[in-house]
Amino acid sequence: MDCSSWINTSLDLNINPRRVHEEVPKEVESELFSLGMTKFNVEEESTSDLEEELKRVTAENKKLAEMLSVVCENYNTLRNHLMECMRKNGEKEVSPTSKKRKSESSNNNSNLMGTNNGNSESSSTDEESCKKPREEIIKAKISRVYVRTEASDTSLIVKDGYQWRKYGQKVTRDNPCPRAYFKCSFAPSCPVKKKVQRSVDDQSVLVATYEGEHNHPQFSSQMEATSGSGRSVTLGSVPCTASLSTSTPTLVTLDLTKSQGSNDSKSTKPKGDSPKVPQVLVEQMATSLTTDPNFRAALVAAISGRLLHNN
DNA sequence: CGATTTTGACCGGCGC
DNA sequence: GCGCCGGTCAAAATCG
Repeated sequence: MDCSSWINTSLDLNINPRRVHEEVPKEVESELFSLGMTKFNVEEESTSDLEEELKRVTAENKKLAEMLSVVCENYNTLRNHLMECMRKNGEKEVSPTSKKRKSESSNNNSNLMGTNNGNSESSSTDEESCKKPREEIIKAKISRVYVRTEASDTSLIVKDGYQWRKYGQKVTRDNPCPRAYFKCSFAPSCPVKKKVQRSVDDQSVLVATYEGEHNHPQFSSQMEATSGSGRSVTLGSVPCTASLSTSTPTLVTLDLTKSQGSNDSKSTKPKGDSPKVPQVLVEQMATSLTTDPNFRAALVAAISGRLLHNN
């Protein structure tokens, strides 16, 4: 599952200057001017014009509120769909791991009973335990983590608080991007492995597949940043979602990159934990708006339209 | 100089 | 049995 189904918070603003001018809400307009822009000749408008404007703005406000509720509804629908897809994906992922070599799987079986991995936040469901032999359940401790990275970041490193040693890289058939193989630095005492590969659909997304569970505590982020050669520290990754592919696809936010300047607390909040979306959604929309070129164009059009109108 | 990464070779499972 | 393919090994290269 890629992240292409992320909610699109673009409001599809009309950038026609004339129309934009007609529909720019008062509060938006005042905000524009509070950003350092000068308002011309406002006082010259008649009272009736202002009343008319007020009505229009009220209607517009109502319309926007309706749009917001629709967006929230779509968000919930998409989110449910995403979780459903992840669940299906997880079921598909389980079977290939049974191909693992016997020696390795026996090794895993003896070691995987340790403490829980921070990313493997849940265990197999009762339903699965009815369907599958015990051995497969143990092997199924596989979690998949999606991490969005900077487009320019070409490293296959997912910073997750543990220290990893790369032992191989391979170009696979289904994806032109190479897949990197990592073992936990505590191997062989810690049997955890991970595979990292860029998503086929969105190459800015790294897909990290974890196998097994760590039987030792997690490194602190500071320790990780200073330990070893320092080459294993990722700077470009930003939070995304993680799911345990073998059971309930609980969504988790990887809060791994607080060092990133633009990555403040609002963007690291869990996206899927609460069904009460608005707070997160509004923040998402705000981010989307401030980065959306369409919005900027609409802004420019609105300003120029207002100036033309006043002239 | 030790730890880590790179990369080609090798291994084993699977489909035909 | 053979070839393909994903995964792993291990020698060489690189880094601090």
